[in-house]
Amino acid sequence: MALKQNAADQAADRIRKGILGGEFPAGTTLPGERDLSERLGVSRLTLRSALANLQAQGLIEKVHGSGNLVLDYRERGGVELIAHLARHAIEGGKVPLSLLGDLLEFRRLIATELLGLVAARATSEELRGLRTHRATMGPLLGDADAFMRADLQFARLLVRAAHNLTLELLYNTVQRMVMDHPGLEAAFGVNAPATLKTYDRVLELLESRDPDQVRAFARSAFEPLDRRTMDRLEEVARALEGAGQLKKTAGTPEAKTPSAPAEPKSSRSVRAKELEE
Amino acid sequence: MALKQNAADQAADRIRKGILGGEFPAGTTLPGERDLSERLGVSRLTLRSALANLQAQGLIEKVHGSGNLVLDYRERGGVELIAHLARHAIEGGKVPLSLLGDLLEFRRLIATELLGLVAARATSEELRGLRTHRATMGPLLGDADAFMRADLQFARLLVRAAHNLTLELLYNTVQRMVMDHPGLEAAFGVNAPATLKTYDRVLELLESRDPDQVRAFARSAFEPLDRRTMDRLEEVARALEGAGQLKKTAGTPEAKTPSAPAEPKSSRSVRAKELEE
DNA sequence: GGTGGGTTACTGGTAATACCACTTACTGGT
DNA sequence: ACCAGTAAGTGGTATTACCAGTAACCCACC
Repeated sequence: MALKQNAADQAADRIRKGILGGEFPAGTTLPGERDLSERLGVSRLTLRSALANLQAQGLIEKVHGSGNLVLDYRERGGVELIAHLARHAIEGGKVPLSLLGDLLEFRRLIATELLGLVAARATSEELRGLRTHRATMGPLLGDADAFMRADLQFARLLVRAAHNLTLELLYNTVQRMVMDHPGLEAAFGVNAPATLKTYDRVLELLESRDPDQVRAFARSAFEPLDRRTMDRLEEVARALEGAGQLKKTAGTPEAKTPSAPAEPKSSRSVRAKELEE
Repeated sequence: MALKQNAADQAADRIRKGILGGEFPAGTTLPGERDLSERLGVSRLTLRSALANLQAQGLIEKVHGSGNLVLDYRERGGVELIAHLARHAIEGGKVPLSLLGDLLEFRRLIATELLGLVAARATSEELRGLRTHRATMGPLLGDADAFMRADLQFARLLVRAAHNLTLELLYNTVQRMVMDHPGLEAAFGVNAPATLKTYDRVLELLESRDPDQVRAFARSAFEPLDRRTMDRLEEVARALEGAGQLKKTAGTPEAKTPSAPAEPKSSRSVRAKELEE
């Protein structure tokens, strides 16, 4: 989304909304391109560009001579769709807690395995590079923007040190999702002091070269952080609901049973601190 | 892109090859659309469709009024690129062992975490569904095609049972990569009897509801399987090399030993060599 | 001589139209 | 009842023209 939406992107957004919203059910075909382009007020050319976009995301399948078939996004949609799903929900006045929870969890799982790889095969130069970069992050605590950039760079170094190109490209995909959808920044925003503290411990464990231990720490350290983030988001959702302007999120209907029993509330002071930023 | 390549896809392929092959270095801009379309023998319209494709993959960035900027695919390319990288290498007469190794490893890591989630939160109905489906797979051992479909369905049930939409969509992305690039089937081909045996053990562990134990088994069981696959691929590569028709590809297959804190030569250089034409 | 602003010659973005290629369904024959 | 041929729908591509940004260049002005 961002701010520079050309006509094609806008058209794609509207159609995507129609698909995700049930106006164009999976299994059916979209209206003809000539018809649809007229409805959306764009040329057929622009419409086709939008459709190409949707096809790349696995929402539709173009069938020459037949029509544009609507697919079931749960069975065919690509990862990038998560960001769109979240955004459509937010624009619809909901805070998609379930979606954002899945996304945070996903990031956690990837990070865990990533660190395992790094512990196993990073070169000592790479570990030194991580330490060096970490040292430059302390003074940046005041500058939120600079810190964020440094944080991204740290993540980049980690991904490189895992020596797995697929993971590296997946990281690109995730980062792009966040960048393209400013609304997601909240969920992915970093708690700077806690982040640095965690990084220090991670670096120690990486240098011990024990993948199991690093993974264990990642599992124990990241989950509470994300839970705090979810608490924050939940408050936002409640506030919106309380204001009566907006509906509550439904999310996915399935029951969510986290592995660990949720600790009701974190301390107010910590959360308030996080909110400052 | 399988066999049904329309003009736009072909054009995209050629440009992508040019980018990945160094003809269009990152940081530069592609030739103008009017110029480029003429060179490729397609209309500017088709060319633009191809460029939109490349943009979606993070290979280029369109800048109105300036040009089509070539990006560094390692920093911006999406996951889907892995399949293209592999295909371009294969078409260039190489077996991209390193890339395929990364891809297999990636699948392994995802599967490991996935199973952890399933153990933690699958409903008993879902576990029963998995058992039921497993029971139907035995008789299919003779029919490779039917078995593959059943295997995909088993994976789908597992992904559903993890109750994480992001993971589900990622699974879609990976599956699509494999489907769209028939050359990858070899690497992802299943060893039917061994697969079923592993599934049985996995189901047992899932029913024990112990994520740690399931993950531990996944780590120990999947890696040898993938190593066998890599050995097979290596033989193919050697055979091709021996035939003198094709150029050599990557060297050390044991470079990827997760448990060893070895500090081997960076696999990056190996990859770079493969990518050259 | 240095600087500012505006012109100009690129770039990509969109539109309208016409025609090709493929699919489907209807229709007429057998 | 069946089959073949046809017609009308679909998406795919090409051509042409014009709109909209960008950047460099050049000239007037300070």
